[in-house]
Amino acid sequence: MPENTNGLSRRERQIMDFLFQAGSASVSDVRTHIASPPSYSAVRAMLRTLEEKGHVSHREEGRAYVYAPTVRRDAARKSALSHMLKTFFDDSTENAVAALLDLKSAKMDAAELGRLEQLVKRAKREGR
Amino acid sequence: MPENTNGLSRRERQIMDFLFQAGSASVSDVRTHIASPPSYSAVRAMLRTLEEKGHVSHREEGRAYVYAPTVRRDAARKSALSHMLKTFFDDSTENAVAALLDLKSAKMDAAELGRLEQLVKRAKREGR
DNA sequence: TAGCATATGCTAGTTTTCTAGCACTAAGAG
DNA sequence: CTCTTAGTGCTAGAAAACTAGCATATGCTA
Repeated sequence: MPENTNGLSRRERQIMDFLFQAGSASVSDVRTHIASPPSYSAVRAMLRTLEEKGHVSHREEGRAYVYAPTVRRDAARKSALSHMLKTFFDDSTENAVAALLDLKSAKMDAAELGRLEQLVKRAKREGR
Repeated sequence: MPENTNGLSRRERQIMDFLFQAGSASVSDVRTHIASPPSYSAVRAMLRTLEEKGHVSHREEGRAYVYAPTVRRDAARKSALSHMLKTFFDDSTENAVAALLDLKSAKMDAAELGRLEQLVKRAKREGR
């Protein structure tokens, strides 16, 4: 049972998600962007523990700290994707892509769909 | 800032994920399938609070309780997908599909990729 | 210079999550 | 019938998560 579980609390997860989304952020960035934000102090404390656990690192920028995830985004992506695949799509890429298209198709233009088609074709060629 | 946040604790999230994966499960099912499982009692307690919060419901099956998510899987999928899209893929379906293909392409056969291609083509037709 | 705004470090406290354990019940085996 | 093996309900306590607030430093503005 490898399974990472990630070990993050609700709020920590929330903050990490925002950091992945934003790339990096200061305490107040975090605070102004997450839902029902806790106090400034609380956010600071959580970033501190996240740093202790090794999930983020900070650099000083001016007088403020700017935090960023230590894990590269594409690595985090992969593990998040494969977890999601397993949880909601019976590990089937096909199902996942179908849901993805369903979710967004209205907002996708022909050009994007065309690129998607190329993507699949390329995978086919390479998979040979 | 609507943002659902889901409000689940780490363990609750873990259990819910398994329930979505499995469809429904008894206490011991849950316990034998999740990583570093807590005690039987602990799992029961958490299922109970999940039920209080309205995330699962149970039915009796023989003498045991079998729990299932109250939200339909495809609804949960949608919200999980769109969250993931936003968090890791700049809200770009294209990026997500690319990562998905990258993650699994080695394990996908030509038939599956063919179906995927059809899927995209259909979206293109319909999106007109 | 004084005052304000915005940082951090630290600490103490509350609340929620997580856990174990006891009491009890029902079913099956011997 | 008695013992063992799952189950449940409930409760109390430990651990982790979450929060507020004070002390302090720095830059800006009047």
